[in-house]
Amino acid sequence: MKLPGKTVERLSEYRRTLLGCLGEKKNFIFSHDLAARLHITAVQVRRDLMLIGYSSVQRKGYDVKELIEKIGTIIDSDESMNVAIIGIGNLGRAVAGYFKGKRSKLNLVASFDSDPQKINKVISGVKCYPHNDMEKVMKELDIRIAIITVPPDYAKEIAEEAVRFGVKGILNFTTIPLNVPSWVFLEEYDMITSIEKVAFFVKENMI
Amino acid sequence: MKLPGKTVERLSEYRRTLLGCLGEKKNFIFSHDLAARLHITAVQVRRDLMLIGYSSVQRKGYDVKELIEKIGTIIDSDESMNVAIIGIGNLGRAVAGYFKGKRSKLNLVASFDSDPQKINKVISGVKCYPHNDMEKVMKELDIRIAIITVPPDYAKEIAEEAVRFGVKGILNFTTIPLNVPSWVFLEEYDMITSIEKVAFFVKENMI
DNA sequence: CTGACAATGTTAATAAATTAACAATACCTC
DNA sequence: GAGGTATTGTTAATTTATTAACATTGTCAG
Ligand SMILES: NC(=O)c1ccc[n+]([C@@H]2O[C@H](COP(=O)([O-])OP(=O)(O)OC[C@H]3O[C@@H](n4cnc5c(N)ncnc54)[C@H](O)[C@@H]3O)[C@@H](O)[C@H]2O)c1
Ligand SMILES: NC(=O)c1ccc[n+]([C@@H]2O[C@H](COP(=O)([O-])OP(=O)(O)OC[C@H]3O[C@@H](n4cnc5c(N)ncnc54)[C@H](O)[C@@H]3O)[C@@H](O)[C@H]2O)c1
Repeated sequence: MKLPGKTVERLSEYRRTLLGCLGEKKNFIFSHDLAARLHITAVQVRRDLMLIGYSSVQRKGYDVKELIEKIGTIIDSDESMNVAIIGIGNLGRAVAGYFKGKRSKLNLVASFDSDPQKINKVISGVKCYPHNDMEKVMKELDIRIAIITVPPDYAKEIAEEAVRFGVKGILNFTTIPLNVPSWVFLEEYDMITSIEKVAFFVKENMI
Repeated sequence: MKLPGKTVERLSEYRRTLLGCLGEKKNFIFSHDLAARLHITAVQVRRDLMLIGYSSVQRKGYDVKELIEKIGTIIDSDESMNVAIIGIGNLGRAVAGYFKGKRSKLNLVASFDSDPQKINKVISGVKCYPHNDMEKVMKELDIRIAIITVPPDYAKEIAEEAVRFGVKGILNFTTIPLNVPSWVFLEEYDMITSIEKVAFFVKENMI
């Protein structure tokens, strides 16, 4: 199914919100309610759901469980996909602890580090392998997605290795923009950008 | 100056990249070079710079130092702004360590936590104050921006407090979407969304 | 049973963001 | 110093994303 990247992001957010609803024992939700929780419009929600071909039970809103399922069939893959974190420092540990076990179709199965203090230990719930074994481990465990949280200077090299060893998608938290072949999906995020954006609009609002 | 949010984000990225150039002793850069480093087009770069009214030295490209300065005059505020992290757990520490001292106009001056083990200590370079003193400290230090990294259940409450105590911008790393008054700028980021997006496009590419 | 309603799904309109096109200009070569 | 070239700044065109409009449909009150 061909979907705009923005819609994919929102589908993920919808599911996250819907999972929250289940926790509240809320089994049906209206488009405007879901929208309000995410600071978007009801039309946006309905349009996105139209794109994935989901229909509600009329007049009761969307069946929360059913919609979670439906979103799953769209954005999850059939079999689960294996994920690794490269560089299990402060950020790597935070991500590992946060992500581990959250998504049934995405398994965080390994981390890699070059620090002898860390290798062969279980850190934040994930086994840490030595950087030198990346090729072997990545191939054996069939790792498809790499989350890169090494120091900036190593980022490029690590990304190249990961691609060579079979990774098809990279989430880069490093300051360094990476270059990858066109068939590898790359997503980059830098917190500084978010903070500076907030600062800019705070400044503007004050004027 | 009124700028699209997307442009503001890119300006931040331009500056980050340009700072990297200085490190490489590269004092002039062409639009297409800058663009390539960020995986965008040269036109995009030129258009953004047009919006902020920057002109290059013709035929030599942009003067790196000058452009860094110029971007600063646009996205930074005149006096520096104080920032606090609320919840100095795994993620909070990672952010603190990363951010501290990176931007001259944004000072990370405090963190807050409710854990007695943490309060009144310096963690990741930042003094940690007790959650109970938030009002006093936030007002005294004139904190304008809060980065929220507390456990999800506390996020709403913390955000309300922060707003009440004078915060004008929030960067929320929590899973919970927040509600704030219209005059508070809110930016939210959830890594799960990024990871799921990567997973989706990896899956699609494989089909 | 029926009419008013509330919420959806969808098409059409608008707005925002990106890309293309190109004239203008400084530089370099010869 | 003339001609070719590389790069910019900017307007116009295109594409993408969001919002508005509205017909449709099941529900419920009376
Ligand atoms: N901390 C943040 O909030 C934050 C935010 C955005 C970006 N970043 C970026 O993320 C990266 C990590 O940040 P951090 O705070 O976790 O740093 P960190 O120093 O705590 O962690 C880096 C880890 O990578 C390991 N490492 C170094 N070289 C390696 C290699 N060749 N192969 C495998 N592992 C290697 C180190 O041993 C260490 O464990 C940095 O590039 C930083 O700029 C951090
Ligand atoms: N770790 C990640 O990569 C990651 C990613 C995205 C989102 N998040 C979210 O960020 C938040 C923090 O994640 P974490 O891994 O750092 O968790 P953590 O448990 O390590 O840290 C939470 C910190 O908040 C403190 N705290 C609790 N209640 C508080 C209160 N009322 N006032 C002030 N401080 C309080 C705790 O003492 C602790 O130090 C969570 O909401 C998590 O869902 C984490």
